Amino acid sequence: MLQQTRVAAVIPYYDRFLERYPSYDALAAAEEQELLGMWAGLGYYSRARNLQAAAREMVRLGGFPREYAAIRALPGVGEYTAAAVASIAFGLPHAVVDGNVLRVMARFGAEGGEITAAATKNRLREAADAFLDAAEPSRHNQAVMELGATVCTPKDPQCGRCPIEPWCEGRARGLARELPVKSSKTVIRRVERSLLVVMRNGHILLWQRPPDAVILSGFWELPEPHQLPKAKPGVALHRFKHSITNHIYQFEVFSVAAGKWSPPEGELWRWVPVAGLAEIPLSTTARKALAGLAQGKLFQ
DNA sequence: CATACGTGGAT
DNA sequence: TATCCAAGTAT
Repeated sequence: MLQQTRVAAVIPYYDRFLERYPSYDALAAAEEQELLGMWAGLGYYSRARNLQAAAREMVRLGGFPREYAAIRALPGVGEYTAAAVASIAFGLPHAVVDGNVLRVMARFGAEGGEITAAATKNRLREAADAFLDAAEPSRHNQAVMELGATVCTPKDPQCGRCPIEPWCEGRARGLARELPVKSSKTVIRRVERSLLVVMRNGHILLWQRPPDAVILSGFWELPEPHQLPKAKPGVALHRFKHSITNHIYQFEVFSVAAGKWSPPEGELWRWVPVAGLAEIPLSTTARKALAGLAQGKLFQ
């Protein structure tokens, strides 16, 4: 859950998740729709499927793997997570390299290469390995990450409060604030989109993203106009903004009268009772669109 | 190996 | 409002 996600955002999800799936047996047996529902809103949904796949692997293995290579081989576990689990759970001497560590080591060694370049990352990885206190890898790793999160912060680093400031090459050269060097920013695209709210007898028309969808597979969505060419958009209900990686979507939500046209047939389309919306994994866009209507006339 | 993947909080 | 980026991974 913590992969690219702030601790504060994770905590409520973590608590609910552990309550519902207290063991890897429970997680391994979970229904996919329920699992996605537990993860809905947290983002990076492949993590949920990978975590379940890992749980099923543990069922097969008969327990949690205790060696770095076996941990690293679990689905969704990369170098960072493998090192974090190996060091924190099992005391194995592997240095974690997350965003915090990259920044701390870049400043500590006055690394001037672009942070996204593989060669730079490799140098910083080596620096992190050399820096590791192999006698206490758990405390060391957490300490370096915490240093990055609280003192050696991206902007306005608090060098005066830093316990390793006397040995910091970036500080000595007055570069701490400029490091790490980041590459050119990615282009953000703005896109206008529409969502349709089609109601019939207390049910709302939704479609489900197919299993092979690149994004949000398995989640339920409101239809867009091109999916319902016969439908005539009616009242514009409201607008909201939603960003997904390098896109900023401006959504406008329209109500549509269910009338003489028919919605597409098939597994992917369903009339969902409004009262049952909580039981399926709704995409965040659908959730935002419907939340904006909650006080409106639609559901009264 | 550059890029896509989600979302929201901080600045 | 715009930008950054978070206890990264898979492809």
